[in-house]
Order: sequence, then C-alpha cells, then structure tokens
Amino acid sequence: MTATALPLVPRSKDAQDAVCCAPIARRPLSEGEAAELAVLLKAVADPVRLRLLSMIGSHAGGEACVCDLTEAFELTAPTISHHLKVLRTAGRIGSERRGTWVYYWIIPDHVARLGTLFTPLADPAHA
Amino acid sequence: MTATALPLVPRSKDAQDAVCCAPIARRPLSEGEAAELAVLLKAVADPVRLRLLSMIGSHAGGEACVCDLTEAFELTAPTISHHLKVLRTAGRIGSERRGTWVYYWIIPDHVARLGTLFTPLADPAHA
DNA sequence: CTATCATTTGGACGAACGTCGAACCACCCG
DNA sequence: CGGGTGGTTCGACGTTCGTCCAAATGATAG
Repeated sequence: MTATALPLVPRSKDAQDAVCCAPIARRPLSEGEAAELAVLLKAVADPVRLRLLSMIGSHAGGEACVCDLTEAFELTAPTISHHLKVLRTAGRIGSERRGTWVYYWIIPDHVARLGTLFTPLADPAHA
Repeated sequence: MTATALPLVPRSKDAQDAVCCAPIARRPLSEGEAAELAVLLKAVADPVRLRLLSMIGSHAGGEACVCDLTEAFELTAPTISHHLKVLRTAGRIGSERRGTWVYYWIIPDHVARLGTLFTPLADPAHA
C-alpha cells in the first residue's frame, strides 16, 4: 500500500485555529497528498462499495463471503467482484480463499484513516 | 444459496464488536443511505477539490477568494469555478460576493460529518 | 479424471466526469 | 456611461467509471 505522507494529525501544529478544524483544514494539502487521498476516497465514493464495506464490516465474525454479498445486490457477480477488487486494491479490505468460498474482511486502520482527515480533534487526549 | 458465512476464527467478544467499529461498520447501510453518502464522498474524492477545500479551510480568516485559489493551480478559471460549484452544491462550502471578489469558506459541520462515518469509537464507553 | 460450482478476468458499451475555450454577468474605476 | 477586471455559465471533447456478457481459473465432489 502506498502510505507515504498522509497528513495524519500533526500533533505539534501551531495552527491559529488549532481547535476549529479537521486536519484537512489545518494546512493546505500538497499536490501529492491530495492525489493520494483522492484515490483513497474514490475507492469509497460509490454506493455499491459503500454498502459492501458496511456489510463486510458489520457481518458476524468480521468477515463475509462473496456469496453473501452478491445476493444483497441486484448486480451480476462480476460487477461485485470488480468493486471488491477496487476496495482491496485501495487497501480497505483483505481477502482469503478458504475452500469453496472467498472471504473478505475490513482493515480497520485504513478505514479509520479516512475519518481522521475530516474529524476535528476526536483525540481522546484532547476532548 | 444462503450460505451464512460462519466465523471460522473464534471470536469471543461480541460486545467489543459493537463498539469497535466505525459507524459504517456497525450495521449494513441501506441503499438510500449509501447513495446519499456516495454523493457526499464523490464531491470530495478529487485531488483538485481536496486541495481547494484544504486551502479554503486553512486560509487566514477562514475564507479565501477565488483569485487566491486559481493562482495555486495550473488550471483555467472555469475549471476551478466548476470544482467550487461542486463543493458548494454538496454543502461543503459557502460563498459570497463582496465587491470585486468572491469569497469562499468551509462549512465545518458538513466536513466533520464525513469523518464521523469512518472514525471508530467516538463514544466514551470504549477506550 | 471429469463434472460442477464459485469467483475472477477480459472485452465492450453507455454514462458520468474533468478539462478547456468562448461567451456571458457583476462590479469597480475613470 | 463605457472600459476593464474578476467569476461564472455554456457547449464540446477525451477520459474514466460502472455495468454487463462471455470465458477462464480455482477448488471440490463423485
């Protein structure tokens, strides 16, 4: 996965508005940062992928097999597989084949990373 | 076939699962919720709009005029205007014309709402 | 080994997106 | 009132994206 220089809440920021803003609003994003972030966000900015992510994450045991997911949509299996691949490539989910079925699970850190960008100081040490 | 994926990995902590995850991973999103969220995310899932949002939010006084924004990109004015319109339509930013220039500012609540989706444990029960 | 089921890959097509140039509106200044 | 600057809207073009169908791959059962 990429993960070069994501603006992950620089603790010692001398921001004039240290309280008001989400990390994204503390300092201007560089071109590279923005490009990388856009890729991450694009991977989630789709109704089907959003539901897939949600279904996988909320499924019992923390993982779901493709067979469960395909049923929930009125889409063909290749389409679902395509969306899963997008999420996997973006590092959002992991997958493993166990016998007949393929199981998918969420990688929480990567999902949470999105949140930290827009969340204004949800730091427990700060609240 | 309704092959409910059984948790092959033994999980003894159901209670934690209820709290561990981001809102998006607590329960499956409905089709409507996913569609609405996708629209919100799409508005931000673009490098230019990401930078615009970041530049506006981090600008002194909490607002920036288009003239400042346009200079920072190697894009034509119509393109910047287009992206600003997308952000405005999505409710991310507000705008006002004051004399010669048009100023833009961030609407923090809308931006923060994105974060809460992916941010785990915003509740004090955990941690 | 062959048959069969589950999932992924490849190709194709229509829709949506990002970008531009040109035309258009709003305001300031002589 | 007319000219000039700042921003937006409009129409068009090339690209990317989501979806499907058909076919290939992987794994299990008989």
